[in-house]
Amino acid sequence: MKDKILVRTRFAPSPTGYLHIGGARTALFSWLYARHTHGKFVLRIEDTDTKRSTKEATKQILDAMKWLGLTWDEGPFYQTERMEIYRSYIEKLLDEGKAYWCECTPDILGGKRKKAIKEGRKPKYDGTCRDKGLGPGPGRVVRFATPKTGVTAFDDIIKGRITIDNDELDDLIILRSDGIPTYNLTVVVDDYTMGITHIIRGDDHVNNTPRQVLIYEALGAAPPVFAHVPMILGSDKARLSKRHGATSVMAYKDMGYLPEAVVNYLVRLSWSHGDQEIFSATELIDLFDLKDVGKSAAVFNPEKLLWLNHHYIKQGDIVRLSRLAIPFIKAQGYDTSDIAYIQKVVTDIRERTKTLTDMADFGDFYFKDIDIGAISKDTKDKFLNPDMIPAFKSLTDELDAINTLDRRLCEDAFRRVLESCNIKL
RNA sequence: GGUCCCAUCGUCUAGUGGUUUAGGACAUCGGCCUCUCACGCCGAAAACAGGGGUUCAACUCCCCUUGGGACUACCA
Repeated sequence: MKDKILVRTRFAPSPTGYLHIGGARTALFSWLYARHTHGKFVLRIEDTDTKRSTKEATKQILDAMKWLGLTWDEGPFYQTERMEIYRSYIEKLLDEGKAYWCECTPDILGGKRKKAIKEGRKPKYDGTCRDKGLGPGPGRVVRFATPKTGVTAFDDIIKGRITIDNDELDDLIILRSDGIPTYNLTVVVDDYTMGITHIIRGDDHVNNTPRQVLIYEALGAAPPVFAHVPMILGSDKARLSKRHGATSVMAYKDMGYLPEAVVNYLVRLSWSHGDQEIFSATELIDLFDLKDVGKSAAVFNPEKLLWLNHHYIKQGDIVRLSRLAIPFIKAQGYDTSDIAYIQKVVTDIRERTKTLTDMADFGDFYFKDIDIGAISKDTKDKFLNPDMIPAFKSLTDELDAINTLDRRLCEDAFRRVLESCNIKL
């Protein structure tokens, strides 16, 4: 047994919207790695963008995490409550000459940027204020003094070694003119002070990792281990977004998906364990390792998610499934007070329903005290057509017309409908 | 445009130089089961982006091309 340091991972969403499928997968990997190594999983809310962050979004993210079963050991910490800490580190950087005040306004910077692009040069900060020795003042920001030469590299567990020339990097702003520090500073200070050992995040962050490594160094801190997980794409290979369908984790809950299905689906995106497709949460904790995470992006495939959901509906515990199905059945306006009956129904139809919503759709055929008025017109026409009654009696091929339903269900429903119409068989 | 990253069936992936006629899963298409649908079972079709190397031997290693993605903010 080799010496083990305690692994500490984190998930650090920015509360500007609901928990996205991609974010959930990153959180899942981070959580799994912490659980696998018996480490700690920290939750941090990156709300320094005060204009776009909302309390509501924070709540939605937390709810989605809970629904998926991604329990955190520490936090949630809020960056807006840690301003003193960031300021002290910025102060330190300033004192040591590793950062400086800059008075360039967004306007002139924007102009220079446009001009640079037009002339085919890279649009980076030109260092106008770097050696001015400015102090604080209205409208001023603090920039990090990036080394002008040399290279910065880090070893990513997933991607391997990544190297970039320092002259590609510019002097990024670490403190905005409104006194609020920016992401690249807060993320480093937080991961450092929170003792994060493994930063597991989306690979859209690889590009600013070198800047962060430089900040770690300027702070005299050893950078943690990085693991950048590939993105999740839509069917057209573009970053997964609304136009590809539902991207909110909770939307899947609302559509009648089971959390274990969503977890099982997401974990198989860029990660695998031989030919195995079905994994329980405990199995995942046991088997998951960052070294088995692939390097390339994965396309989100709703059909496979649906298949997994169906799998868990067919396999699941009836009592739990029934409990989960009740809100959906109730939403369709049916009486759900008879739990035993609900359980019977769930047992009967689970093989042909892929979601909890599908289950509720069978309500017309299953729930007692059938209200003729509530039955869809289509169904009613079929069932109450006098010509259909003899056909029903003999249970012959006419029933094939209602081909998507189990004949047993039809008989059942027929009987109730006919009874309620006082038609004797 | 610049920088960084990626590249096996339609999709998720196995594969880490020879064991491969490239395996599994979803979807698709056949068949069986069956009073229908579904479930289940059996089977079919389906991929190493292209070109150079390295090597006795490349899906596996290197380079180029092509394609895709990310970043390029006083957003994270």
